[in-house]
Amino acid sequence: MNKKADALRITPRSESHPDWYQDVVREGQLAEAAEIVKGAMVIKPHGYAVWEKIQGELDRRFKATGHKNAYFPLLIPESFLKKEAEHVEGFSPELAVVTVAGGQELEEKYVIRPTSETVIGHFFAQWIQSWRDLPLLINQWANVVRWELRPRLFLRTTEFLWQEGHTAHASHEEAKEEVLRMLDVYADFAEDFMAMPVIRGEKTASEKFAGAVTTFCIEAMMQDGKALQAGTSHDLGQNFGKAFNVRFQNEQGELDYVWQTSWGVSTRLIGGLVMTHSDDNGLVLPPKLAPIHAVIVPFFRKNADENARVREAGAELARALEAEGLTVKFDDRDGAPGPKFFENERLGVPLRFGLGPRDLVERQLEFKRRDQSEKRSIPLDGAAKFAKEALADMQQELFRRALARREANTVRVDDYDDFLDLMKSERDSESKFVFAHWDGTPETEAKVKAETKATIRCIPLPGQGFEAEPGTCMVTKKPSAQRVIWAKSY
RNA sequence: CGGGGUGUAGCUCAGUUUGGCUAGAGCGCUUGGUUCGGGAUCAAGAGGUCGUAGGUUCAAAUCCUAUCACCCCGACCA
Repeated sequence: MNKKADALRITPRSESHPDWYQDVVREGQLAEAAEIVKGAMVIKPHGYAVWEKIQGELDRRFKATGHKNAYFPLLIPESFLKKEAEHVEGFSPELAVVTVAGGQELEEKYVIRPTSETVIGHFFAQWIQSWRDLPLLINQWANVVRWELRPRLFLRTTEFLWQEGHTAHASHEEAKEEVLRMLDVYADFAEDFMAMPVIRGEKTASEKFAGAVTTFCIEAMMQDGKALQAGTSHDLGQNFGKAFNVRFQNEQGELDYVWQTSWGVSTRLIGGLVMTHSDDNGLVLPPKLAPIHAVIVPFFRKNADENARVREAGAELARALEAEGLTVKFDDRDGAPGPKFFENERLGVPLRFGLGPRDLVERQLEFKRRDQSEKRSIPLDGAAKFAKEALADMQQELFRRALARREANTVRVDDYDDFLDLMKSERDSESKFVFAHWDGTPETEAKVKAETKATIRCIPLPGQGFEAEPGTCMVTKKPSAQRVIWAKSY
């Protein structure tokens, strides 16, 4: 390894997971810390392209389930936040507040939205009169600000991008269906597009959204075994309906408060993507979210005619790949192929083709998949079809590996001493999900958190291989209806 | 908010203890040549009000005072 390679080194994951993460994000050209504001980040073009892929697919799914996009104000009167007691209590510590505008001290301060339940409640109250106005199904793509004491790129930044769905329904039953429907949309998206297996579950009281009746979530395991909350869906009951007087007349002519939901995923997903698939060579992107599917690297020599033929063959291959629906980069910049290989690997480009004079003679080309270590030769004819199949295979393979890793790192524990030993003995790079019984009290949860830093990530929903079985709490030995997922988390 | 640290070239940093010539290195960048099948090489070159403000001094990146910002570790969180 020469000086250049040394300077561009990515810290091996086994050495330091946090350093590895930072290096992969930087070298993958996803984002960088905007050091002008604490905790702010610049999402760079390649990172934003991934976000656009995420947005595009989710937006399609939201619309397919009947939602419409809208946009609400960034600034919210402070009094709005205070209308829902639990909500304001939960968010107060992380609010950024505008006190001066137009050169004058404001009569009433504005908070920069940390989320939009309150401002949307205000408008829903104006838009909804009758049961015929329901359900009202709205989504907003927006930025929000939550002042963070300890930021990390994508995972926790002061300002982040997200979508927030907000719906109003005539019955609690219908609202609950919506909450689980959107949770399933998230789970399916995470597994099918991000190739990131998730566990759908319910949050405990201490982890639920401030102002919600119930919070559901999808939780994923990162490569260091820690949990990442990748999306949430809330049953808001009538809490905000009452706070903002969102009432409707039902079919019997009686006035009632609407039943609301809200649900969101954010740019945090990109952090999850990185920590699920990437390796010591940099970013690995699942094909369905890769802005570039394939890169073609030409091998040039001295002979100008020969180079012209290589260039032509490369362009032709690019056209063939594009005809199969792939996004292709023909990397014919000056310079040796080696640095191009490394750069494209770090960008997470799933497929790479190498093409030189030798290949043209033999009607073949060099092929390498980002998730495999060996390169191989394949016939030039039919390369585009081959590529398309390779992408589909890689998408599945990434999911399969991530799922296998999660299963290998999920353990059942019945005895609290065993739990303590496990949490103490694990190194930072090899944490685990622990499936264990809990007596259902916040006190027990708090005790475990204080002693081990592990929390209940969720109470898993049925149908995911974590079926309910009664038992006794690992800490207090009191009765427990089912096991829950314990883990350290981001 | 508590503890620790850092601000010098685009990046990573040396120089500060003990003040002293024109402020340095590696990488990156620009131009030209030879190269090109896994991080090439040679030559020439561009790039700095040393975080900011004030003070001490013949002289300040270096000493003093104030101030700002960011990073790391903890408590809070999508």
